Amino acid sequence: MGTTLYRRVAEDIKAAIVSGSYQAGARLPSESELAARYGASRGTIRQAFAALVADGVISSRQGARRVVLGGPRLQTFNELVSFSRWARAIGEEPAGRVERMELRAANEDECAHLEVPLGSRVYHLTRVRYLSGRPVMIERTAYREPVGAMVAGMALDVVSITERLEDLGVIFADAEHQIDAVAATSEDARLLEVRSRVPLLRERRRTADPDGVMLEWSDDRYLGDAVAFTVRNSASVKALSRLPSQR
Amino acid sequence: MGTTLYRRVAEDIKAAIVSGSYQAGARLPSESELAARYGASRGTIRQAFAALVADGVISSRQGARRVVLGGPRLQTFNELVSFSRWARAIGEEPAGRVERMELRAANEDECAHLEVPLGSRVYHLTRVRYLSGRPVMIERTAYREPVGAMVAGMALDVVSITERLEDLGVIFADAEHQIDAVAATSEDARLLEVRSRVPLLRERRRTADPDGVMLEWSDDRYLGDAVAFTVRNSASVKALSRLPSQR
DNA sequence: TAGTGGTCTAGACCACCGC
DNA sequence: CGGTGGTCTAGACCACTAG
Repeated sequence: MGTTLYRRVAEDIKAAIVSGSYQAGARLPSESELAARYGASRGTIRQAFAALVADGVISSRQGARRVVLGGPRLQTFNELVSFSRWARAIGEEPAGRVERMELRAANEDECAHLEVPLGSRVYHLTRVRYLSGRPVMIERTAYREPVGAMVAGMALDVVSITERLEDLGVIFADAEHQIDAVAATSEDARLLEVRSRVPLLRERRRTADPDGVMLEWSDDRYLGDAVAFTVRNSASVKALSRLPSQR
Repeated sequence: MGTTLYRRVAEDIKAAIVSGSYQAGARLPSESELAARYGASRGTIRQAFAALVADGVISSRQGARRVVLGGPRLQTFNELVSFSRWARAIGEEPAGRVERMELRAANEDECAHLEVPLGSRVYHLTRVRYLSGRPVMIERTAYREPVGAMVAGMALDVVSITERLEDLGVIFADAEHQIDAVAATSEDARLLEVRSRVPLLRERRRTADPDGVMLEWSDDRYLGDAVAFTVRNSASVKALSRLPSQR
């Protein structure tokens, strides 16, 4: 088999949901029925269902058939970490203009978030990102070494730094996003070509590799009327938290 | 056993992480070692690890020991759906003041989100929520029948509607949150006691029962400097999406 | 190359749901 | 009550990591 069996089962079910064969609220086939249909054991079918539950596509309760949840419009992890990949996925043309680029000592905040010693040097980048020619976001990103050195070696006009890093063997595996609302500073307003104090959606993100080593720490500010985030969660998937702001 | 074995294993590991026995980046014991320690089969231990991966506490890759990720600051699903429960969990005193309360025909937006026919009646509630006496959020919630009728029957000064509904047998199982930034309208500003056009963090939330039936649709607006949301995700947990705003 | 996690099987018993 | 999902076992083989 080219891929694994349980992934194939999960993909089949997801495809059937997207195609409309199972509407929201519909009850899915039982484990034993699918096991017979695929010639697989019950455990393999359960693994497929578990993947769909984790993605928020279906819900599951003891004794009752599994049920299709509302509109699944999920993105892959890669689309979430890379602005460029996301833009292309929604049919827009991504672009970036470098505003500032520097190798300097990390400030206290950056050291804490990147989990590096005080005084470490980090590579810092400020870019304005565009969707089909319109400025929608400012990213201010600090890269930890040795990733910073790779970024420094890239041409200034590279559109997707994330994709280039992946080509170089850097693996982004886990991210923590903190989302709140702020008023545009005068610099924000100038870069986004809007008035000062306009509401911006701020996403502060830490991305780690599979060993939990922090790779980047970014402060991204989106125009409030350009972008929204959606989160799915349930009793079994605890991905979201609400925090009192401590600033 | 009072609870299930795999949950106990998962709780033990999580407790060891929280207590500092395993720092961020530390490598956890192998499956076979834990299986021997608990007298359990390998499958049970894997189930425990899978729960921790779903919660974003650890990461897992073939061939290598599992690794502890950065600080786990997760909330239960219930704390996320109920403002009151969340407030108490962070040591603040929750309160609510009802601004408006009405039973009326749902508008187009509400029908779409609650998945009820056009013209259905919904119960609509506007409340200002306080943390230790300070106004921090406005909630504008539409409840679908028959939940609406239960809400209508409650005393006006009930602090936690969600908890009262749970007492009445309503199960909140799955939620979809859409998060963006907006400027305070004049009504928003009056209710939150701030100036007009101040940046607010808006959370629009649909909550469903275990069968996927929508129960409530809410537009919650937080003071930008009072609250933030955090999301954890990874290649295996796809809970977050970024959307172009369509308004 | 030895150890580890990823996948899969073929059973078993129980708790819960819906008819 | 029968069907269903939740839990658990005891094996097996493979792909990958790390020393």
